[in-house]
Amino acid sequence: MTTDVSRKAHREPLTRERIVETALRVMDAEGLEAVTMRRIGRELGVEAMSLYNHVEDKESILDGICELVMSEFEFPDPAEDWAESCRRAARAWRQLLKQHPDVMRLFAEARGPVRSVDSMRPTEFALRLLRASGLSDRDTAQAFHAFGGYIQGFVIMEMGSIAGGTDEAQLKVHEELAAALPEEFSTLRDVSPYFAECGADEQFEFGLDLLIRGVLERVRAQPA
Amino acid sequence: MTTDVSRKAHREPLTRERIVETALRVMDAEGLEAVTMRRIGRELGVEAMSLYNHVEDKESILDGICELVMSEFEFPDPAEDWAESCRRAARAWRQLLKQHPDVMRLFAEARGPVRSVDSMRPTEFALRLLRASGLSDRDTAQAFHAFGGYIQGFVIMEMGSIAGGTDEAQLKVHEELAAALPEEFSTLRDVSPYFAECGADEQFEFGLDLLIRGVLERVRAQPA
DNA sequence: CATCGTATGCTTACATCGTAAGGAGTATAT
DNA sequence: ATATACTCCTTACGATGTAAGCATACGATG
Repeated sequence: MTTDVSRKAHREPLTRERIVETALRVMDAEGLEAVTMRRIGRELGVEAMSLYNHVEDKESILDGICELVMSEFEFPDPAEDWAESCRRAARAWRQLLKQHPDVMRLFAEARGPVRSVDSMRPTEFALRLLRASGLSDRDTAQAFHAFGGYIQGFVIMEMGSIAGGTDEAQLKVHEELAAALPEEFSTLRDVSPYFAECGADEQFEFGLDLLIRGVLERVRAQPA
Repeated sequence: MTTDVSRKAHREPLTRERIVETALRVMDAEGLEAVTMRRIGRELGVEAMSLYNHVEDKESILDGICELVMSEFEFPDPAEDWAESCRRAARAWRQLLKQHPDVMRLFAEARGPVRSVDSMRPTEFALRLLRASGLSDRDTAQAFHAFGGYIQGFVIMEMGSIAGGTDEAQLKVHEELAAALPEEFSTLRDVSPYFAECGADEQFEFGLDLLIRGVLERVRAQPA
């Protein structure tokens, strides 16, 4: 009987957690379309249908991926001044989204907000940080959406743009595009080079600074 | 022979344009998952495979949807002051995204940037507007990403959140959620009511104002 | 220890998807 | 009139999510 046991024992027992982790790993490595019940099963040495003993359906796995990613958020160390703390937090969030390039596609699908405790900790952290600026509770709620929206949207644009290739390659593409443009698009032609020239990091900081400055000014104008 | 002709003639000839329009209509009415080659065909009184005479593949149809939506952008009338013009443009863009609730999911998929002339007109418009604030060309490029990211990200959050139901229903959900929260989440508990209380419109304006104020301050600090 | 319910995994099967291959009919060019 | 090209249809294939049912192994109870 020991052999019977060992035949089973030499593989870890399946759990929802292991399934979700595996799915995330596959997604990061080969993209969302590679995340398939059969594929996840194969990765775990199991048939696709076996997953259903631990998971309601595929969507539940995708929900799990969202929770897992959220829970991976690394809380940045606080800085001396508020603006810098805020920047660090925003960078950490963008960093996380970029580490799992397809996760924004999951967020974009209508699935309800993530509810697990682990995945709410980053939210709590962000709210606490925003409120520490001196905003009222009400403005804190609104600022949360402003920063959250900005960061997520920025990452989407970042992924969606030319995305691949070196900076030089990008610049070339932009030059060609600008050259082929009708007169009608003179502004686009003027500005286009900077799309490539300004790295994504710099662009991110720019918008972030706009938001931060906006918050600081608002706090000055009407303290909580 | 007239009869033979008429048998065919009584339905519009298939074109890429009609296919894309139909696909968008289906998507708006029943969501992205309803957009199927067979379904689009049925809607046009045609078999699925017939579509391939006018369209490379399904992805090309989805690209077409993105272009079509972009080209639907309604340019707002200019206002007396720059901030208000900017607000109108941002509202128009958000409005458009909300009119086609699943289009952000398409944008979020890695597909390259939309290149058709019609769909670049809104970009040109936005750049022209931003530059009119007094920003340098370089800062204009960056501000474009800031505003674009914010608007798109905001709409995603807006869709993803509780989304359905009246304001009262939302408020109730938030109350229940807050009540069930561990101590650890005191800030979330404090702020949560305002997530529901502040309507999405008000929240959008808040973040928008942050960005606009940021831009104005930057222009004042370093004119182009 | 025997047994029996419960959990876990496997096999098979089905509807639906995107689309490859090729046939039939019509319109246009020669 | 004949050939060519285009449009649309039929059929078929592999992949997907998952329903249904069977086999096995484990843990609790007698």
